[in-house]
Amino acid sequence: MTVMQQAYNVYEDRCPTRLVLDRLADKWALLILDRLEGGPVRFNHIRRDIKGISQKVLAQTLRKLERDGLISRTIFPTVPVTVEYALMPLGRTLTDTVSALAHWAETNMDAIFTAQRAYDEAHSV
Amino acid sequence: MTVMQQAYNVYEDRCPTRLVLDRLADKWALLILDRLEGGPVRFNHIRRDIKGISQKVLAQTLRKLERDGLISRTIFPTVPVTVEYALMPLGRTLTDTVSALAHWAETNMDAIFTAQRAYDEAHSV
DNA sequence: GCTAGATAGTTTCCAATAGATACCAAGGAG
DNA sequence: CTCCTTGGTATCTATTGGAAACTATCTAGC
Repeated sequence: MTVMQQAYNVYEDRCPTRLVLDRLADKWALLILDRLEGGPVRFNHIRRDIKGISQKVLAQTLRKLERDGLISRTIFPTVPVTVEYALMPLGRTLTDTVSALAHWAETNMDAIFTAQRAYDEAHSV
Repeated sequence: MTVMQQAYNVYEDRCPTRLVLDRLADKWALLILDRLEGGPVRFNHIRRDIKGISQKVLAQTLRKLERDGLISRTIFPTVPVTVEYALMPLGRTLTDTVSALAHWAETNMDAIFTAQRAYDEAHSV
């Protein structure tokens, strides 16, 4: 089923679906959602697991996902303070699709790299 | 099936799957792939359909998708010249997942906007 | 002939974003 | 007293994104 057959047209500017898709189409958000699938995780734990993400971007992305109601943020008054992030029911309905995208990437990366080499060779000469 | 159970770990920096996921996690790329599902489309046709995309970003994104082997670019020596973009078989294997993401966005956007209002109210006071 | 319009881009400039790094407060361990 | 942890924020710079103008080629209209 394509999007055009729906009540909303995702190709339209100002389409609310676009606002949601813009948010979802973010590599860090997808990786974080996938990482949370196994259960609640702390801030620095995510930071250490997802190599290459900066503290600033991790904090920003977690805030956005929390605002969207996809994940929850729970503070435990330990010393030092512990903050746990977990998937909300709404976020859980998304993880199948996110995993499917990650799985597609892994399955097809060799074909993509082959295509890239062919393209570069054809366009360098 | 989570990514962690695969041979590659998508959370690792330098993981080839991450390179592919980074490319896919782009709102314009996803919209273009979805738009091409119905058959070949010309440059300016895509530009007019996908409201808000600039010529520069459309050209860049199409080039990347072509380099990845997801879409084809065919030039017809008409006057003025016609350039048609179409899904390659590799790109076609991806459209189900892309459509699923767009469909999820549309189904759940009301829940997300409700969550956003609740978050903003709780954090503005 | 001159101008307008279509094709598919490239170029230029500025604003917004991403990344790296440093810093903060509150303690516990040594 | 100093270093380590927690979960961030502040600052600065590099990269990217978006808006607009410019390119080239040919057709149609006046």
